[in-house]
Amino acid sequence: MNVRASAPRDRAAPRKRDADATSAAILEAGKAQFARLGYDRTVMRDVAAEAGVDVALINRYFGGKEGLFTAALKASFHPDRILAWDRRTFASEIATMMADGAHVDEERAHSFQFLLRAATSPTTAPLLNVAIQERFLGPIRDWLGGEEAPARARVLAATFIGFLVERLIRDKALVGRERKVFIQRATAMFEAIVQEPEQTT
Amino acid sequence: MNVRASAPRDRAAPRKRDADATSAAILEAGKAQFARLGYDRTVMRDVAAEAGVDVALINRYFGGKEGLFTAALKASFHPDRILAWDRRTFASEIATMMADGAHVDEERAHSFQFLLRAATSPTTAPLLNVAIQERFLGPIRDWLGGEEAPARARVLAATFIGFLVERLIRDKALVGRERKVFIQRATAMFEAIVQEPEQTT
DNA sequence: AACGTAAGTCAACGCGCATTGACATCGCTC
DNA sequence: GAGCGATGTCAATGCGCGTTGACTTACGTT
Repeated sequence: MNVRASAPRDRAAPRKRDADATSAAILEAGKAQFARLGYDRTVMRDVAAEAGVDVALINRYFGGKEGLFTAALKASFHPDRILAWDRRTFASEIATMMADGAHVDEERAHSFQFLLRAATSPTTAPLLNVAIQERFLGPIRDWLGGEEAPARARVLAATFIGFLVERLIRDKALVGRERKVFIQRATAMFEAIVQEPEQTT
Repeated sequence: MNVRASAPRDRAAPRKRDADATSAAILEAGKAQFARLGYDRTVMRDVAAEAGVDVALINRYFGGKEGLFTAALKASFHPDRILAWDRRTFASEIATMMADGAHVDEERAHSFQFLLRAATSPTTAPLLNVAIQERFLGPIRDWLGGEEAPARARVLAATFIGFLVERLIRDKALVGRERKVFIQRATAMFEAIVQEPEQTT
């Protein structure tokens, strides 16, 4: 009966004893699930399953669902890349991204979806406010620069969020003419805000 | 011990037998709760309590939680006034409205909060999608008119929603220069979408 | 005044799910 | 290689909440 010896196939791979790797996996799964489903509809068992981990572990490492959520919230917040955007291509890039949805910059879209979902939960909403102020509005402000930056950042952020929501609600992909016009118009809108203030020569 | 007999006080006022009034009360409470808490966190028992009604009633009249939700969704959706907007003043009017926020009517903000919450829940998102299609995107499309209307309506709706969210999140009122720039930029954005297609002579 | 039906009330039932605590096992240290 | 703490597993437990069905009571009809 030593079949096991000849075929040491890990049955379900009893999981290596590596606390860091485990908690990282949990966090990753949590981020994904929360972003996809939101807080309430995310179920711990599924997170555990996706991470290939026992449910109890997620509890041990993060101290419950809320703990995991806050951890995930902190972890999936890196809007620093905003600063890397190129002013000249920004408008059309963002417009295209909004038109086609997922397949542009998966991670970025992902994390924003997450944030948006966070806004719906009364407990997490305050967290979100602070987060948005410091890590979203702030960077955009810096990126825009100049005296008018604060107001422009607000407008940009608002529009951005709006498109994200629209994409969230949209049922089928945009194609053909509708897609083209969508991108064209959206580009025009974003350009209107990226535009430098003193345009008059 | 027959104190009860001497004090026939209506314990909890056994509710008048008026189906219409009752279901109306339920609907009202539902709208409020859904707007405040979102779909998942809203609990039927609380809705019933707020309406001063037994839980079973809400089930009888609306056929369950989802039923109440869709009813509430329909009820708190009246963007009909959009059609009354004047094309030429639309952009700046809407921009100003978004800037000053607070003094826009309470009910609208309320119902919008409701919609936003709906957008973030996978089960309710489809419902919202239908509602938005019929009652929001549709009217805007008609209002815009022309071949490009569908795509433009999407862009407009998205931006609109974004500003509403921003206003929801915004902590303090916009004043002075920031307000001015905000309005100015927002106006430019809205103009970019209201703009007729064939601009070339 | 008797009666039937719609309106309202009450008390479960059952499911889904987060959480917990007892138990097994790995891997490091001496 | 013996022992101990950290890591991982398993099987409850308990609660929140949507839903249901049987029962009661008011109101309009005849």
